[in-house]
Amino acid sequence: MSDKTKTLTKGEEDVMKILWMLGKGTVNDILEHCDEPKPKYTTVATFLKLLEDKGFAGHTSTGKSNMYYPVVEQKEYAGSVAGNMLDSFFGGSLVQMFSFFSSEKKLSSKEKQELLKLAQEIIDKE
Amino acid sequence: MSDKTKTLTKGEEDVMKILWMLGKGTVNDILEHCDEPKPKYTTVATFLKLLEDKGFAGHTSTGKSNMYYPVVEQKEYAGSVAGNMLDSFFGGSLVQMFSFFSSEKKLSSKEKQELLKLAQEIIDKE
DNA sequence: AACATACTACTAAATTTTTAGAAGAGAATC
DNA sequence: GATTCTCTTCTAAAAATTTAGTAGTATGTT
Repeated sequence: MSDKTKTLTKGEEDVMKILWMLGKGTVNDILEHCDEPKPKYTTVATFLKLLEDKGFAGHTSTGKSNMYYPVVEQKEYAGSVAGNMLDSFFGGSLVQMFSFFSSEKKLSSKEKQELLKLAQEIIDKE
Repeated sequence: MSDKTKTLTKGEEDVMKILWMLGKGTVNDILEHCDEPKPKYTTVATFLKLLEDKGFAGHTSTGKSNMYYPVVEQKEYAGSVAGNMLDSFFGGSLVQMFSFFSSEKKLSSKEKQELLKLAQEIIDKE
């Protein structure tokens, strides 16, 4: 049942992130949002092809150009990536990971409040 | 000041994880802990060389064989990897990430308690 | 010391990933 | 409707990563 979400290479992931951000887009739409130095049009097109092959994206060819869209949700992929990291580096323990981050990053007092509220909610939703 | 920790490739990371786990070890020590199908001795040796080049590992050549050890701490690397993920997928918001994980993973009531305690500590440490 | 064994360093082949050119198809312009 | 422009698809070159062979050196053994 657990989704064996395929992993993406760095390049594929970069393009996919833009697609997630835009919700949908043509090759040119995605190209616009690429960091400098911008890749060539065909490079982006290739990555979209690879993403389709891997089942991460799809497209409709409405009129002139292809409109690409995400098939795998960003949340699903994030969950997979984050889950791997959780297992690899924090022995699968959320509390351990939270603890690590809390000491690493400085939290604003607003964030602290939100965090406490969140913790309460988790407890209450028993 | 922010540590520009170089990133590791998948293969390098696999070897590095074993080195972190062992604390130190020879090529053979690491080889023993590799997953099946085990790579060749020289493959592991190459990765250790690459890790040294990147500044992640070092070695002393005491007597017969080289003894390798981590130079970069696992926590440091984990922080870097996790920080990237945090920015990429959760807009840099810890609360958002915590929230995501809490709903994804089922937490035992013990974990929930620990989490609440952690949140309290974070708040208190003002 | 001569021989066998184990390890390292160097080199390069195999594979994967990234990049992009070229050919052709469809739309827009003149 | 011919020409030009844009886009897609196919193909392959370039670069990065992974894998491992070979040669040489050090260690241990008899």
